[in-house]
Formats: sequence, C-alpha cells, structure tokens
Amino acid sequence: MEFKGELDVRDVMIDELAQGKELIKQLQSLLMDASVSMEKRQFLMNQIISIYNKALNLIRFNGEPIVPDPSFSSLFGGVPQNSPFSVAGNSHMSCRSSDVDEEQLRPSKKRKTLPRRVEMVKMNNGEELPGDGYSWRKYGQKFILGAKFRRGYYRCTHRHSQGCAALKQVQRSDEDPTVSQVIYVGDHTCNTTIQITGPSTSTHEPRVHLTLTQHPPQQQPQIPTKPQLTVQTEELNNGDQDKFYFRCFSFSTAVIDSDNADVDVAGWLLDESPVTSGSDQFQASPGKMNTPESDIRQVFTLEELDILDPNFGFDNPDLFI
DNA sequence: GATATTTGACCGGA
DNA sequence: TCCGGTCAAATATC
Repeated sequence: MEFKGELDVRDVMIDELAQGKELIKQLQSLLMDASVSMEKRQFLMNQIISIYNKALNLIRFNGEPIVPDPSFSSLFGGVPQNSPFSVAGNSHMSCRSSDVDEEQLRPSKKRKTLPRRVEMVKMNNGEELPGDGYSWRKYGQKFILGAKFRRGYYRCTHRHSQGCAALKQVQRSDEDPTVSQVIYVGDHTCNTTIQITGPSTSTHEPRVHLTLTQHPPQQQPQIPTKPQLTVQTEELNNGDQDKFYFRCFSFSTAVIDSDNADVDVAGWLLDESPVTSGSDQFQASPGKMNTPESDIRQVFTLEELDILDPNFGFDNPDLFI
C-alpha cells in the first residue's frame, strides 16, 4: 500500500489549515450576525476542530500508514455526523484530543506511548498548585531518582464513575520549588461542560464568549468541572522541511456568550498578541481572562522538552507571564 | 461512614 | 536488575 511522503503530507496539512482559516473567517461572520443559530455556529466550530485534528494526525503519523477504518472518520477529518457537540469524539478539546482514539487504534501496553502534555505551573504563593479545573484524586507519590521532591500521581476523580482515564503527574522543580512540572497523560473522557473564554487581544476584558457543551448520550451534562481547555496547534514551517514546531496555546475556563454580538472568535484565534508575535508559542494568559483559574501555563510537548537546553531552569523569567 | 491521602509493595518496560 | 508507575491497605479528614 502506498502512503503519502513527507512533502505530500505537508501539502495536505497546509491545505487543511488553510481550510480551517477560511472556516474561522466564516465563523467570525456568523458570530457577528446575531440571527445565526447557535447550532450553525457549533457546526462550523466542529468543522474547524475536525480540520485541525486531521492536520495534527497528519503530523503525528507523518506519512506513516493510517488505518482507513471508517469508524474513525472523525479522527482524520470527518465531521461528526450525529452530534454537533461531538468535538471529534472528545470532550477535552485538546490538540491531543485524538490520542485516546489513537490508542484505541493502535493499542499499546507501553505506558510511554500514552499521549502526554507537559506544563510548567507557577504555584500560588510558591506553595499551592493552582487548580487546572479538573477534579483529581491522588493515588501515589514517589521519589524519583535525581529529583529533590517527590512526584505526585493523580487520576481523574471520575475514573470509576465514568471511566475517565486522564492522569497527571506533578513534579516540583529542583531549581525553583515554586514551579511544578505537570505532566498530563491521556485525555479526559468524563463528560462535562466546556466553557471557553478567549483572551482579549487589545484589552484586558474578555471579548469572546462561547460555550461548547458535550452531551453524553441520553444524558444531560451535569458536571460543570471542565474549565480548562488546552489546544495545541502545530505551525507549518515552509522553510524547514525537516522539522515541525508546535504552536501552542492554552487557556482555562472559557466562558462563551453566544448572545454577545461583539464576539470575535476568529480575531482572537488569529490575532498575534504582543506576547506571541513572532514566537512559535501562542499563549493565552488566563490572567487576562475573567476566570478563577488565574495561573499561566506554558505548554510543551514532550518532544519540545527533549530539545530544551539541559541546563534550562524553570525560573526563567520568560517562562511565565 | 464516606471520601481522600499516604505509603509500602508489586508490576512491567527498558 | 533498575526504576517509574500503579495498586491497595492503612490512616486521616470531614
């Protein structure tokens, strides 16, 4: 069987992302029009998410064989058919959202193959780890070789009730004890209400109000504990054929008010903030949002961390806003 | 009593 | 065999 080479994959990704940009423009128009139904807006949002999922998977597989299983059509760009809230089959809406499905596609018993996302979190008062909006239950802690502090192991509180497989590990930095490295393993599959508040591009007032709610089958969403929405998109670098760098942004507790005719999701998504202009990193600082989760998180993929300077210190002032 | 945390033991990948 | 990750009993807290 023949598969796309790297260049072809890149072309397809560029095409997909261009489509996504076009859809965002359309969404912007729709959001400016108060007469447009919420369903139509959500449908457009789903299309955008699907496109980004498709591009992400193209990058992830990087030309390797992709099992053409129709049941995973949404994973590779298919727009969910049944529900406009399916969000590519994942409630977390992370750029890693497809990883759970990926695990289902290619189940591996190796823990290291689980999707991981690393965040550096500045702790409140230098002691307290700020909440990330999820409900976690600690199930262990352990001293790790060469680390001053014990690593804490947490699983989602809804692990048993809803089978949510999300895990996280918290490791306090040796260099700066007020900073913790938080490793998220897997995505949340527990059903929740997702709320998004977009950052202001020019003021400190939130401009975007948008609510994405995933309804479990035959069930109303009752658990309002899904405030953190982390999205990582990947930047194409036409000038570098060997590498892809991730453009990441994360934000928490987004509140979206569909009735607000002032919304400008596309502008928010596409604008380059002063913080991020010219950078590979897009950061949406929760501190600029109207949210209770006021910590800033720098999001890395493990791959990105691998290429960091080994002497990199967590007290780097550029790491936090 | 229910729920959360702690901690030593065990498992499994490298 | 080492070591990171998980389990589960004991303990703490509400």
